[in-house]
Amino acid sequence: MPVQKYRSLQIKLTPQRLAILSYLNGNKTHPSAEDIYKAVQKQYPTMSFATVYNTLEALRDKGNIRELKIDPAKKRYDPDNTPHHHLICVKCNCIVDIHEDFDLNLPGKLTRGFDLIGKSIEFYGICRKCK
Amino acid sequence: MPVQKYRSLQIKLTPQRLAILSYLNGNKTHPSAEDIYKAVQKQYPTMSFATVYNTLEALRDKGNIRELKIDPAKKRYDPDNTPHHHLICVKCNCIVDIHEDFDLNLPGKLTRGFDLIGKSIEFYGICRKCK
DNA sequence: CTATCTGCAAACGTTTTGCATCTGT
DNA sequence: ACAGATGCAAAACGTTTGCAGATAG
Repeated sequence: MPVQKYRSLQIKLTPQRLAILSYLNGNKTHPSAEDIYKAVQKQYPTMSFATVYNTLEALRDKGNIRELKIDPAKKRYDPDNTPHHHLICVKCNCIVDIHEDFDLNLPGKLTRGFDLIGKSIEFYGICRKCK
Repeated sequence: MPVQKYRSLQIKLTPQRLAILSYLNGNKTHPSAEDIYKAVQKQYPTMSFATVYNTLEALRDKGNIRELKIDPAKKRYDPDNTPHHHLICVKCNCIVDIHEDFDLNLPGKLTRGFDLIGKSIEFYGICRKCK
């Protein structure tokens, strides 16, 4: 287990957290808290949701994962830090990453006094399975 | 009350629904179900959340309002039917409309077999009040 | 007249919290 | 040693549901 890799996160590395990090590492499925809980529970049957949420919150605050607001029923998490967008199926809610830079800028006169931080583009459609 | 205006919705126009429609009409605040409930409750103190949700669902299905997935804590509703995007404050979650057409297209080779339906762009920042 | 809507309360799924115990650093 | 994490259960929160009675069309 590449513990070193996670030292930079500056959070206590417990076995449960390492299991969560390992599950998230390279994961392209945009899992919910429950997905993560179920996966890690196989290895640590006494795991609690509190620990999952606690860890996800810490990782989010450290900028290590992104909290997606795409699914109205539950939060989903994206461990891919590189800038990218999403293509979402309106039927099954599956999410596919779009790694493409769209060179899109909000004209200065439309910023309404906001300090801009970033942008996010979602494309909606029906996936191959659902049609 | 311009009842005629709403006949095209093809839903039963009860007094409660007219109050909701009147609250939504021209509303730029992107209210939550609770915001709507509180507002209409002043006029109809016996109103229930079931009626609010029931009406919002009907309006959404008729294409009259959009359900926003911007706020992870609760659904918010947008009565503006014209195509537009949003600028969101990451601190107070306030939402401002951006009426600008960005001429953005997903290249065919990136559609991953999806039938495309639409797109949505969110800009994030900190609003004037919050800085 | 009757299909649909209302209001209430109970149920639901997700997320948060309090707290005693434990553990990484 | 101690700040901070864990596990458990209970609570909170927004939303949905079942149903009896009311009402728009």
